[in-house]
Amino acid sequence: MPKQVDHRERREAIARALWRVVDLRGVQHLSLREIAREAGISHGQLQHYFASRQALLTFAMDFAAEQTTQRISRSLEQLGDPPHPRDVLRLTLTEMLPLHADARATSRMNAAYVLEALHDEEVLARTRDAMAKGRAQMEGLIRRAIADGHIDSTRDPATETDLLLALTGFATLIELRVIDPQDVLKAVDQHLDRLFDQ
Amino acid sequence: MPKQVDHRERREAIARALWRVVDLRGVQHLSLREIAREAGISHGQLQHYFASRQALLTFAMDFAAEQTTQRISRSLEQLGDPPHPRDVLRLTLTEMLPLHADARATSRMNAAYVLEALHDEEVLARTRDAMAKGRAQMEGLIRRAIADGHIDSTRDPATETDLLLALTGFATLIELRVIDPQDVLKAVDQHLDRLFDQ
DNA sequence: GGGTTTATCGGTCACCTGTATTATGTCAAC
DNA sequence: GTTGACATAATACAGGTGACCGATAAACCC
Repeated sequence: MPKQVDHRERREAIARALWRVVDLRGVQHLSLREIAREAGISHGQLQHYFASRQALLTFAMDFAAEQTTQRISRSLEQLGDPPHPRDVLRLTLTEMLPLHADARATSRMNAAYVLEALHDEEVLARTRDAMAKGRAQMEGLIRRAIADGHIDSTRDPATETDLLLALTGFATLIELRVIDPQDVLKAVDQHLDRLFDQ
Repeated sequence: MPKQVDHRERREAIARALWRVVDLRGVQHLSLREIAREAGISHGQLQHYFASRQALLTFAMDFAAEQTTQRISRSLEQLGDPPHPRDVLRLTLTEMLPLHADARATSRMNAAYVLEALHDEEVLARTRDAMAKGRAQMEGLIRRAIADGHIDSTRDPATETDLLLALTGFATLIELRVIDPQDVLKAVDQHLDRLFDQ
């Protein structure tokens, strides 16, 4: 064989190319040939690393989620120890919104994947599980904040979690430039202000 | 000529077929042939009524918006006169969420159109304008509610409008069955309860 | 060094896409 | 009864799609 190649690294590079295509050209133009062109490799080579289109999509999605988690984790380390739950929630929420290039690409990937999930049972199960897990974590965080007296004990943890997750609806509004980023942050902060006893 | 045909009616029937395809089979399978099959007409006949794919998409989208508006208007009439602003907001919000068949179809149409808008300047402008107009209406409603003493006067109308619109983020969570409809309604009511002086 | 494995490339396959063209009805008006 | 606008259908076209295959070369193993 030619010089051994780091498979994982190569697959990640291809996934990044996929993100760029989604980001720059749109999901509707997401084809293997277009991705290969963007990655600077041949169509055949791409197929060597991914057996099927679906395999590539799944990998790119998992990789995106992984990267987002890492981004959040890194930012969390810069917070106090232990970090204030309000800051954790704010960070998590803002990292899920398309407020900077990386987040925008993964946000768009996500939207595309959700549309795919609506008519593919397997993709649906995967996405659903991932989201449910994220939701459970957030609810746990809120329950702890209540126990620690950061949040009024009359609040219902489940409902508060749902309301926070619903704020990801800002993504569409930002993308369409209906609301600009600073107003979004203002609204998010407002919501968090009311959640935590000021 | 052959029996004169109601062009508008025919176009609406085709648009409805398009919704069904989006709803049942997914945006990725949205082709002229598939729509024609769903509408029970020939491919050629479809082309007789819509000069291009883009023309059909735009019409279907406008028609969907129109139908949603009508649905909201009809429900509004069943409210008191004048209706309480809280009820108006609740109705508007819940009609935008995929909580019943009609709303689900238009919601999915919308998601697809937004993805299209991200890389098509003209579609972006259309969508943006429509959303901005809707947002302005909602903000006007909130300002009036403040003036009428229904909402605390210390609230910022713009921020409150943004927070309400963000709740459309529930759409994705409902579709992926991460949160079930009754919990969504609970959360929406909770949010409205806090907006209006209890 | 021969056999095996890996990497890369290019081409082919069958299929689907939106658009364009043409043919054939259908029916009202002149 | 001929004309002409409209309705419907069938087909062709040029391009793009993902899956698949074979060739070639390079590096590893025994």
